[in-house]
Amino acid sequence: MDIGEVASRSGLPASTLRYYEERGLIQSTGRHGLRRLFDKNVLERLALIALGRNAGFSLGEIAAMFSADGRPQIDRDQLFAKADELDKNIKQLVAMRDGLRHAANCPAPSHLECPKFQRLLKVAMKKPIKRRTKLTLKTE
Amino acid sequence: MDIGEVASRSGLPASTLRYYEERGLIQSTGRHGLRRLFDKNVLERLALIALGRNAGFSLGEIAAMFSADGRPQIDRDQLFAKADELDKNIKQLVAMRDGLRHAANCPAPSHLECPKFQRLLKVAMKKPIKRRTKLTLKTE
DNA sequence: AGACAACTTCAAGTAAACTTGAAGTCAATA
DNA sequence: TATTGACTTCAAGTTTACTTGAAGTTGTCT
Repeated sequence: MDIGEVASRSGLPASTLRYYEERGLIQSTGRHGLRRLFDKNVLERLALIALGRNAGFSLGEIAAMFSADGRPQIDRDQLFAKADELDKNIKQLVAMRDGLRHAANCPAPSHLECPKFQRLLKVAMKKPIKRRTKLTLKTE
Repeated sequence: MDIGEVASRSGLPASTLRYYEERGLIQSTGRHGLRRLFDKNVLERLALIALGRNAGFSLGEIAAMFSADGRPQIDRDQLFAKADELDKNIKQLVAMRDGLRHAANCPAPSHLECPKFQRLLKVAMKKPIKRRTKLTLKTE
């Protein structure tokens, strides 16, 4: 497969694939002239990367996971740790979601007057701050 | 309160508070000489901002929520929409968490051989890609 | 009064994860 | 064979949310 095919199959732009290769996250199996050739298992690898990203790993962390040999050899403790981290995150998000739903329904004149909302605020402030930014996806 | 007090009470560095003011997220109530003075309700506001951040809103979105009058007048539809969005996110994270736990326990030689893991991969690839980066917190 | 810690502004720097642009190469099609 | 569209590299730009540094000001304590 050439990069275009990987791109269309994975949904990732070619530039991202090149970038991932540069970062050591994927590798091309050779070249046809100048052009990279990819084995089809790169798609599985990309899925794995997507998984990692979704779980909150940085590209660096992900790269470290399967750097040595090539196939993912993630250490179990790290997985457990990440799972626990995710768990906390989930609890937070659930509180947040419920809070938002409540706020949307709450008859209090300002959300600030609502005790439930106030409790939510306390939770929010306690949290370790995580940055989350969104990709702006262009539909041009 | 001067900025130092807001900083220590909120846990946010003064630079962040200035930045938030510049972005219109908070406002100082006046100056004592050069120095900003903050009303203590700024803390509540900061909690609200933290809440928004945790819920995945960008600073711009948050600013828009209470730009008009000053007090948070978030439209209910937006809240519901965000709650739903969060909900999807949560489901995803739950799947991820379970997948990670499973992977950590799975006896399969490579996670890739494990059907559960493979299912997880499929989920991961379907997801809208969100960028999440972490604050590097310095413990100097 | 004088020192000093804490404030001020403003410009520039940082990190992550990509994207974009320019300039060039090339395999396949007409 | 000439064109073309898809690829190539490399450097530089983008976004978000801040942080850092320099240079200057000032309230407060002694």
